[in-house]
Amino acid sequence: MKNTLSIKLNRDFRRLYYKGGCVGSDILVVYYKKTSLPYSRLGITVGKKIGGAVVRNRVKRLIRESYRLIESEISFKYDIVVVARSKCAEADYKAVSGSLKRLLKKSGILN
RNA sequence: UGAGCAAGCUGAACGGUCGCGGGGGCGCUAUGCGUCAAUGAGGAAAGUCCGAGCUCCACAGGACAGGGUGCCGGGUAACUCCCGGUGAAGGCGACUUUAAGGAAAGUGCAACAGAAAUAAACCGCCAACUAAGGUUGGUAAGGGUGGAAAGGCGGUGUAAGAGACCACCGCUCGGAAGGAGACUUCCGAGGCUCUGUAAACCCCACCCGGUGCAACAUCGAAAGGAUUCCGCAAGGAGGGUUUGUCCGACCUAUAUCCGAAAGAUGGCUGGAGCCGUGCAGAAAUGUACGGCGUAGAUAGAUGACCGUUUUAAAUGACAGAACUCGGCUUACAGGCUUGCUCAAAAA
RNA sequence: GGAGAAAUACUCAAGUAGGCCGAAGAGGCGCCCCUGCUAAGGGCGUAGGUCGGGUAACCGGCGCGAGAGUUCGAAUCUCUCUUUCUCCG
Repeated sequence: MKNTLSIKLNRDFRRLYYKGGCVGSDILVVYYKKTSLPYSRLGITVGKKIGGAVVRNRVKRLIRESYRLIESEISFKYDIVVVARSKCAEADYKAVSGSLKRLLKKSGILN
């Protein structure tokens, strides 16, 4: 599967918040759960508190790019939701990418 | 040189590697996959404050209610917009601002203060009477209150005063000239009778039907619901649809209609379009010719890394299309151009 | 994306045909009664934010989301902006 599939339904997000594992840093929070589907899925949540449409779009793109580059290293199939915290508005690509990689290692998704 | 005013433009460019959206070409085992070269957020995309297109409701009709606009002329599809002018206010000036009709059509309101607020005598001034205290009358020049005090200022006049009278200014009316008009200028007359507020009700003139692409149409369509009464019929009652209300209009018996959540397709981008040149016009703008093809997503596509150039700075201000246009308003790092004003200095 | 509503003290709020309005009322707060003590209950009462002045009592200015405007005067009328909430498939 070439393209990254995204989580779209509200009930999928709710299930992850309720049942999934959770790790966090000062700019990101990651919820994750193993899935029976034959592929991994990514959901991104950027709340309105973080900024206007321009800032939110930028944060989403940074997270998506970071995930794209490390997606192939994930061995099992997971549902992953990345939530941006308010400090993320000022973060650059390196901070987001490093933070995401550390969190995925911490949760055991990434070796 | 300094300070400032006005108008307008701009809001980095190019290349490489990986990646994304929709469309196109080509290939293949063809509702898919691969590949190729293009293309892919703004001046405000924002706020949703106006005006339209377009959609459905009747082809958008009538009355009332409600709302909007408000000096004049022009522009525009239209406008609460734009351009030019008039008046008023502010600034030494360039220039800026201006919801700018009517207060002798009517109603309301004007707290407190003050003697008195649309109507006048508290103090004062003057006269008469009185032994005096004071009483009666005249008077709006002076005092004080107030946002506003009975046209202003100077003189004549008078017991003291007063448009009572006079000059100038203001106001109203009439006439003449100029102008397309708002209005301006001049002349004459009149009486100072007439406070403010219409972003209070209101009057006058003009305009506005509702609904907003989450509209709407088509496909699909479960549970369930509707299709009433009188009459042979015409029609009537009742019910339903449309608007804030009423009228009016339309629908109302055998197979059609309605129908939650969730979904697919269309609507969805070629349009009052953009660029250049000429012509008309004082300008907004109009018009002729030539050229261009310039996002269309549906949880929502532009990112990461590197290099080069321009630059004071490129790690970049405000900021992300959601049916589409025309405006307005608000936010904004800076940079550039043009015209003009004041001050100082020099000539 | 579109349509609409609201903002007043620490909280909930009344006040909107402009003027004795800076704030009614309630919660809250303080004091008293009741009790051995507390809670509950009852009674009474004040100030309210901020800036300045004053030893203090108190006095003055600005404050009804923010900024302009109309008016002699604005919580109230008009415009612009901010924030919050609701509805529309």
